[in-house]
Amino acid sequence: MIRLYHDWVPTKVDHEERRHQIAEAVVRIAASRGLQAASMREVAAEAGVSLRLVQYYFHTKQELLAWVLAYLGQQLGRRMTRAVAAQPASPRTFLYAALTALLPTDEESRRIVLAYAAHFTLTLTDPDQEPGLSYANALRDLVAERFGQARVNGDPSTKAAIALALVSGLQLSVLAGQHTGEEAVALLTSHLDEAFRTPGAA
Amino acid sequence: MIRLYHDWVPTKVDHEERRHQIAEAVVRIAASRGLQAASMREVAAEAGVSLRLVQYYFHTKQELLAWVLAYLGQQLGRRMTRAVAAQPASPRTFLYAALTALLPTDEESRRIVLAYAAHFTLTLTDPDQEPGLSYANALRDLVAERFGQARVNGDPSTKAAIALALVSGLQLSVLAGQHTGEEAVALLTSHLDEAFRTPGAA
DNA sequence: ACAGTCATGATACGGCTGTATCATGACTGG
DNA sequence: CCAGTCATGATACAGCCGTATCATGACTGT
Repeated sequence: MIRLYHDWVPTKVDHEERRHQIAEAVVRIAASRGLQAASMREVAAEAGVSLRLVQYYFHTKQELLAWVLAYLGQQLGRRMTRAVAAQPASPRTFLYAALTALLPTDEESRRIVLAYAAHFTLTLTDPDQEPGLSYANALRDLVAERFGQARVNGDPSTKAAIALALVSGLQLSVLAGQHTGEEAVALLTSHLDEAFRTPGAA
Repeated sequence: MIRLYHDWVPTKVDHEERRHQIAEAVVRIAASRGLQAASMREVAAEAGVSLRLVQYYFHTKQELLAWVLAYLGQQLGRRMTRAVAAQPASPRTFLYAALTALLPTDEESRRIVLAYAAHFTLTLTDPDQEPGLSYANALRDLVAERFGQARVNGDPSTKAAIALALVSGLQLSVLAGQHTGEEAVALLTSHLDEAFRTPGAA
């Protein structure tokens, strides 16, 4: 007889944690050898599990990659939140902390941003690229709000878009080895200094 | 008997033009379906030639991709040069024209920048990523020189690095559909306006 | 006219890919 | 204690990948 109401407690292993573990393996591979090297078998080996396990928790590769993308976004978000929480709530210090947190300054952030960049490039040509957009727009609005709270002249929304695009560019320049993380932070600071300087305007 | 001095005129077909034709096929594929879809067979089909031909002109896939990368850089350079040549030599108009030319504003530039981005991401994790760097540094020096010629306050080199990182970020934001090409141009203009505004400084 | 190289075609090969199938312990509720 | 689901392992399969090989016209300098 078929159980129509099986209220199953996952028991045994924590699926979320396993997925987390496998996703971390994907990130490590993507950051070291590139996302194109992240085959199902490689991921399984890197995570120390069998191929079947990866298939079990993520039925298809697309599903795995989507989960990894969400995982990366969440990691970046946590990073930003933590950096912001340690700062006073002044709009200027908030923006400095929040945007700096997005730069690849240490090994962990470098891995995250690198994997994110690889994934981002893939989504540019796949016909289902929207998901990252809402996140980006929310971030833009958040930054714009703070720019508005500060009394900068000019459109806060414009300033926010510029600052975020600059952060993206700085991320890439660090990943490419053109700047160090510290240099990128310095450049971002320089830009924010100029953006916040209100020159004799009315 | 072996000819030690065969001064062979390639005759028949122009190798350079064939390579150009095949490289264009790679760019089209990369821009529409992603660089990972650019297999040798797909490239051959897109270029309307046989697989053997692609192998003939580029012995290996690495060689093909390297050639495509150079081709893209050259295309971007030509684009910038042309835009600059049409402008008066004022440092400000020069920078506006040069940097705007790098943004994906029409279909051609969109294809080029998209393919370039895909290739760039690949080089981030491959152990031979330097080639693009010298080009980037040369560009940075060029922009810094113009910033120096204009009488902006602050370090010209810093301003140049910021402007170029901003351009990279704007490129990506357009490719991701976050901004239109026109919006990106407006944002870049806004930034340059602010960078060139010399506020009551000595 | 002939030998040699260029240019191109057809096809084969081993390897890796994502996914599916079969099997089997481990633990569950009834 | 037994039937069923969970969780995991081993392995198979079809397809595409990059590359290599064999073959063959077309044209060359001598």
